[in-house]
Amino acid sequence: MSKSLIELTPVQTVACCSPLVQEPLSLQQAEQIAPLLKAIADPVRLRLLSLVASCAGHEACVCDLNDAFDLSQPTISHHLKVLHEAGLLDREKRGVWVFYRVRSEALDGLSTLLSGVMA
Amino acid sequence: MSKSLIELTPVQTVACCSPLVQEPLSLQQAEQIAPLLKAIADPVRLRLLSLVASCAGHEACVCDLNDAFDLSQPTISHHLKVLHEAGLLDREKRGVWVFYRVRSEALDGLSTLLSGVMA
DNA sequence: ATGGGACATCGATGTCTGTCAATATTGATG
DNA sequence: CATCAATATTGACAGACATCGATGTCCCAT
Repeated sequence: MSKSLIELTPVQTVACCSPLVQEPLSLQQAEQIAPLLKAIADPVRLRLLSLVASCAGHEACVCDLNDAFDLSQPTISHHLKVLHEAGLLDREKRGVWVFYRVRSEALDGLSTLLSGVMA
Repeated sequence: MSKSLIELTPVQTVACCSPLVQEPLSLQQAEQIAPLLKAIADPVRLRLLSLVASCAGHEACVCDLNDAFDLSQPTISHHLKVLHEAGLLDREKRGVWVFYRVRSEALDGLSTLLSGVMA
């Protein structure tokens, strides 16, 4: 953590953070990273993310995702939007369909942040 | 993930999960793990956790934690309780003071869960 | 152009959550 | 025992959030 936090997205912030066990987070860092964690701190979004992540190319079409849940289409759309706006999923329209792809950097950043002493 | 989910705590569940990119989470897994993520998905709790984690022995006294925030004592107490009940912090009373210690297994489990393809 | 299918947005609603002031509890000390 | 200091609990309240039905938008096929 040397660069200024100004203008950094949450994903960029988390990408340059040391693991929690090494150095306490600043107020600004914490406020940037928390939304990212909040995005995955929901059972539906966790499953959405893991579903997309385990598809070929780490991407999936919304229609397939809808079918995997017992929730209304607007609700799934809402959760996908949350994941997208957090920077965890990329969004791409192909004809009538919309595909979401996992942004691995974001996931890796969070993973490193939480990695412990054993690492 | 071979053992039954019955009787497993969230921390135990997360400890035996493959990374998100390898296998989609089941409904039950997601519902067990989400509370753990929810616990750290708050700027105050993130800072609390990182503060405790970066102390000697990965433990800290509540009195020191209170001083580090511009929040009321009950609020800090509340957040520590959330982290404790999620299984992320151990609690130990020593005389008048209470110490919280990081449960590294929990953090490591989450880290593995989020670890990506690059890992 | 028109109709239909895929997805997003909107508005409403019930629930959850972060915060505080007040109060309770617990343990050390005089 | 009385008191004080450290921490937890309670109750209240405002703001955030998950969900849904209804509706809007975009794109393709006929």
